[in-house]
Amino acid sequence: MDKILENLNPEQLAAVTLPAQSALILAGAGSGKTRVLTTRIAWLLKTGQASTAGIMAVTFTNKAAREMMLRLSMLFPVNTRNLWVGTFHGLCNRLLRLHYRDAALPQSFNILDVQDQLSTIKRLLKTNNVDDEKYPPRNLMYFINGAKERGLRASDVDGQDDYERRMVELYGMYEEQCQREGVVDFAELLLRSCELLERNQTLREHYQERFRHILVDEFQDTNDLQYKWLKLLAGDRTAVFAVGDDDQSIYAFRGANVGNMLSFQHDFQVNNLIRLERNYRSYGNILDAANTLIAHNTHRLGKNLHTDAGDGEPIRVCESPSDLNEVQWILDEVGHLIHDGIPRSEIAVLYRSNAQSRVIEHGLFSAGIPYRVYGGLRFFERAEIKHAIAYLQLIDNPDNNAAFLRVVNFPARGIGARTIESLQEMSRLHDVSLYAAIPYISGKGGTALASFVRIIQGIRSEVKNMDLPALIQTVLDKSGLLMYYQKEKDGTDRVENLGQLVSAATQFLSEEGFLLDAPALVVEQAHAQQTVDNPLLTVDRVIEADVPLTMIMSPLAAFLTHASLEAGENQADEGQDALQLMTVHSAKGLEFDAVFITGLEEGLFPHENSVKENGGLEEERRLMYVAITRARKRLYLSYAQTRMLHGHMRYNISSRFLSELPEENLKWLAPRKQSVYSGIRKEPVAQFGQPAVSDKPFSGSFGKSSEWQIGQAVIHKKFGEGVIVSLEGERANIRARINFGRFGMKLLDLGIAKLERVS
DNA sequence: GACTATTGCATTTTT
DNA sequence: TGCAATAGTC
Repeated sequence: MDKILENLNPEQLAAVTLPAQSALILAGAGSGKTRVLTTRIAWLLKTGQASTAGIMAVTFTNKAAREMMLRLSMLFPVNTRNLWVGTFHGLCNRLLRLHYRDAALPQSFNILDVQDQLSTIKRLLKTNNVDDEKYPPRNLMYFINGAKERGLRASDVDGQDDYERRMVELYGMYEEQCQREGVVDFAELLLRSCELLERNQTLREHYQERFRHILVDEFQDTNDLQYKWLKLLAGDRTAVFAVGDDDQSIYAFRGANVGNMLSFQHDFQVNNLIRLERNYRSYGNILDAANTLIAHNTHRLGKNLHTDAGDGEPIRVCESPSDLNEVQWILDEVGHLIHDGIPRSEIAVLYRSNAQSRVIEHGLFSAGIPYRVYGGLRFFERAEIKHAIAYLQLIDNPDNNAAFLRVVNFPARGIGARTIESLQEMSRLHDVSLYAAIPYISGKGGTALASFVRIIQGIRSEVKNMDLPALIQTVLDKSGLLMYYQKEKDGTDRVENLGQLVSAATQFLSEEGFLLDAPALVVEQAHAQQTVDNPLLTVDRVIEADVPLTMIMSPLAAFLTHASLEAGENQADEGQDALQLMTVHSAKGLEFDAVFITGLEEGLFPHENSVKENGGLEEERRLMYVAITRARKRLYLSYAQTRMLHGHMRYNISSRFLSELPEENLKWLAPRKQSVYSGIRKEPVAQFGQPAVSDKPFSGSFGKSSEWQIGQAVIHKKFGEGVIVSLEGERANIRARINFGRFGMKLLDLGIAKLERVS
């Protein structure tokens, strides 16, 4: 048998060697999905069933795309040049750069990230005197993105009422503004590509002919627009190899549609559905728990993970009186794990929402345990980097008003709101960009603006023959950005980051295989000959010339694309061996020797907002499933009876997900009775059965005489388990507000309701 | 135009 | 509780 097929299990082998037809691979957590994907590509190439140019592989993250490339090149020597592996957005960008004319875009269109999009919308509302209280920019953004993700232009949306009709109108104005300024947002990359393929038969057929195999990773996370894009690219003849796991679909709130897995089987006439259920990651107890939990969901495609690894340790469950005690317990257990030789970087503490990390961080910090929190500001999202990028964008595309407004007066150069207003007036009047409207401004503002133009023009002429890192360095110097941050007292980090931008460019060039004196000219000529009638001229020339994408753009444009599509590392500095802290969402795709899932409380996990949403509970359960399946050897679950959240004490009952796990795989640990570590809170901590001093209702008149206390766990015949959150009223008619978790908050008269106390 | 006070807001977020 | 964004002041 072929060497690359060695050591595949029968299901993996079957998947890898499927005939050239569309197939759905249901790949469970830890079942070797990436291996199957990469081996499939290697197998197709090695057996001569496809050429590198004939394969496209789509992922959701740049990290996954890189990983795929890396593992592929280890399996099989490939020329990655004309292999289309990338994210949906990255590949769309590629299409649009190649066919910018047919897509009606300027050659150097810039890509808006979420921040840019929001400020673009804010600006739109402002210039059109729209009340941003009535139409919050954020809502409008969701509205626009939602429509785009369903494939709808403003002209396709029917507003149901006046309010919505106005939103549609604003959506239309936003479209026009972006078009004028030569910018596209993330959703636009997809939508524009779809429209390009839909309208242009020659182009569509060309790509359908070219890509005989399209492989899609994390298929359960595709939204409707991405699905449509795949359909357009695939046509009737392309074999789409979709790999996904419906049980790990946790991005419905962002438009992901698990239903695409069903549609896919139908629309692509899938005869081959292969389940990868053998798990190579976790021990039996962990898998049993995961299987049992997810079985509570309905409408699954169905799957059960199994392993040969044995049961392993039981899952440890801890009930703590408070969030502080929970942290203390984690600290204790982490100590044991480290003592057992597990590296800190192999221990993850997961939580449902970011707000929960604070207490954990504080505890780890006090205990002197190094940790790393995922999910902070990413490199390209930092203000100083965005400023530098804006200058670069302006060099690349002076019509980019968003970039212009960001830096026209940063560092401050005496261009105030009045000047900008008159500039906007002129821009409207003469139908040109803000930058192009500068000559129309006279007076003091005009002088200041003219000096800005001199800076930009100066940079432009100076950098003409420079390589990218030198270009960026020049921008940092000449824009005054570097000097600004050098003068600022807390600017050291920012200066350092700006320096890193230059290094990032150097790295980018080497990684992207830039050949600075390569056939850019060929491409330029091809573009010159490209016509609407013959859009393929460029494509063919580019493919034949074996030109990487970076060749059809200037190095600067390519770097800007990179900056927009890849926000950079999403974690604190690497290096030392540190505990990993992150939300369950960001843990997807990762694995650790030991995993703590914290805050397993009704209202937190499952989150109260999700429970109210249609299908929300099932998504929360999948989230829990993802969390559990991250663990290789040890799994720890915990919840706290009281938790400080948003400045208020919350009394929660344990998560229903805990009760959905099989008892035989769990080992309940005795709760720690007293908080050993102090210093976080000045006030005494609410202990079980004891009220927090800060809680007002308790200090009322009935306090001493009452047999009921805040925090008391109770059982109600109908509502089940609950916790007393507050008490009100006098003696005979005391009423209690009780949190019954899934039944919600109930106000019960304690004289009437029959409640049983739970210790 | 920079600094300060106030207000409102708090689920998750691959690009 | 803690922040981020905004309005208001010098």
